[in-house]
Amino acid sequence: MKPLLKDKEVTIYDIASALNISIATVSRALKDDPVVSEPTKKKIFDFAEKMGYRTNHFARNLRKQNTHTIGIIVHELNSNFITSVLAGVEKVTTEAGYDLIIAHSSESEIKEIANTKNLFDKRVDGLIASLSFDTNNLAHFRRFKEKNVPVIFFDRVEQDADNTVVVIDNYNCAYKATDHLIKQGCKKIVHITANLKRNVYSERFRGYKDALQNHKIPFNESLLIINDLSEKAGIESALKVLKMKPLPDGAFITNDFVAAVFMRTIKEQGLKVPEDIAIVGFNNDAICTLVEPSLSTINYPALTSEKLLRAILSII
Amino acid sequence: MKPLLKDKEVTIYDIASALNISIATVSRALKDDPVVSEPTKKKIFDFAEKMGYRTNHFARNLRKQNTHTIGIIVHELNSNFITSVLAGVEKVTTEAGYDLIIAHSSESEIKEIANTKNLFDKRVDGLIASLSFDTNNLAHFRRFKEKNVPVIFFDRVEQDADNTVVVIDNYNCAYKATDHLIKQGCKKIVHITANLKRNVYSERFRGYKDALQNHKIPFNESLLIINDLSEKAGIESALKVLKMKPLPDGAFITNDFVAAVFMRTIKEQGLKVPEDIAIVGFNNDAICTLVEPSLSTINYPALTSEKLLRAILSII
DNA sequence: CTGAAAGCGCTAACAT
DNA sequence: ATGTTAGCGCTTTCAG
Repeated sequence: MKPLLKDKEVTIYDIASALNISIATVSRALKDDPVVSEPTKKKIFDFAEKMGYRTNHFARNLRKQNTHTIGIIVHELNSNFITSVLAGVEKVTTEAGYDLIIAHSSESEIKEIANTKNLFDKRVDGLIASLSFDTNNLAHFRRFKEKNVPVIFFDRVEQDADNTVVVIDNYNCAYKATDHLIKQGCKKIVHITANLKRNVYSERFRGYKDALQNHKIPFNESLLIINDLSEKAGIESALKVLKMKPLPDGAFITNDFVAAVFMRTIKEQGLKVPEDIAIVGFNNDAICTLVEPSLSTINYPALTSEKLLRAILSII
Repeated sequence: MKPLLKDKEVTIYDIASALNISIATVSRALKDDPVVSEPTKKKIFDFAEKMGYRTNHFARNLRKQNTHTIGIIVHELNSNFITSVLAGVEKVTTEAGYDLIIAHSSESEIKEIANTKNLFDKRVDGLIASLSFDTNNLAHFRRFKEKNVPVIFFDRVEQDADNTVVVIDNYNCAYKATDHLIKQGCKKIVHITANLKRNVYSERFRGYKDALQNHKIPFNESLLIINDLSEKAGIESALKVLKMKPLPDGAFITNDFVAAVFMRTIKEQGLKVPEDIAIVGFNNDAICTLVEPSLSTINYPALTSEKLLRAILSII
């Protein structure tokens, strides 16, 4: 690390002595404390401005014992859903004068634990998190509770504990998606999704099953394909489906990107979409209108963002 | 804001008095200073662990006068390019023990200025930035220079000033892309791009023009279409192209998403790709292999990330 | 309305 | 190898 040789900073002491007043008054004025007289305030503001004064957040936080920082742990950085949530969260926290530290777990519990530890040591005033695929328990979030640091889980959550949780109605969305396929005439619908340990996927699975049941279509275990939502997994799932006989005539896929990969793959093998297999995705990613034919999908991000933002505002 | 009622934190004073040693020794031990004897060190580590001690970064930074924080300002959050850069930067900074504050300008100079101001007040030890579309001058970055805070520009940069700059060879990439189209037999190639004020687009434009010239194809002003890389702009550009007669037979588009929208639009109007119009994009977004036909593109993100990471390591 | 003074938790001389 | 001590810049009683 190089020594940076930064110039000396202006402090409230400099302002105070230059203006022949006490540091206490300067401190109050800078906070716009109504107890300070307008003339003094103006003098102080002007001088601070002129000298390029900036508050030292470290001194302030050390004294005030809070960090004015919110941490957010996301499972990935590469989806429309996550970036729109991030953009919204950043806006809300910034407007409230909070810093945001963004961490991502890359779908790994190990990294998620490291992230929580790091953010804990940074003493965030609040934490927002979406769980990774393979997170098995929430022990690493316990320390926040112990210190009364509020935690909000969103999207990938653990419902059973007494956590603040922001989710959309995954069950209902999935029900509608499946119902839509059935009403198009589909009789044999595959469900391609991810680890059912995670609420979002188990709920969607429930919705899928119930929609089938209500239309008197028996659920068939072999039509449930679980993968990790990668491109490779999308291709493999498609190849698996292609081997089924008779071929399914519908697919409800819980991720738009995978749905697009799936579609490409089956088209390469000569199938027609939606004539041979109709497809519904999930997330409303930009990709949906760019592939051919365009993909039906569930508008997910907007719903989450709005609820999440309200939840954040309530903790800061 | 709610009072959070956090529990009392363990400090080095607590450890010192419990163990009957001085705070100086505790402080040294916690830094793993070799001057402290192994037995004392162990005693201190164990006790700190047991008590749930965590360093107070505010006290430390206040004392050491640096923040161990890097700021990054990106022009948007929604591209493969940006997220892969972000992921890389986060990895490097975290490994070096630095915090990362991510800000985004949403392609607006106003927001970019606000971001620089904010990060400046947060006293980042270094700044990384990619300029917004409509940034006109770099005055708002000057204050960092004045305080000797290193600034690295990447991707969208201003070449003329004496800035540290990380860019790929946009000229060359564009040259090759255009050359590729020409070698496919294209004679009339449109170039769809963004504000030429930004280096990335002006350089690519240069590459496009030079490739034409070297193949003795005269550059035609009307084939240059400048927009803001939005979906709407992609559609409008396509409609504009469709009105040209004779129709162009090639398109070099500096953004994969816009290229995909462009392709969709002209296909909707009955054109064939690449028979009627061949298309080359830029960025290597996932979308390229999902649209039909798949899009030729320039692999951009990887190049930038690698160079950028080296540059970051050199400033922290 | 303003000032004096204590102290937030840590680091780094400077002793010993 | 360990201890003492003086701040870093700010907020906040408590006193005028």
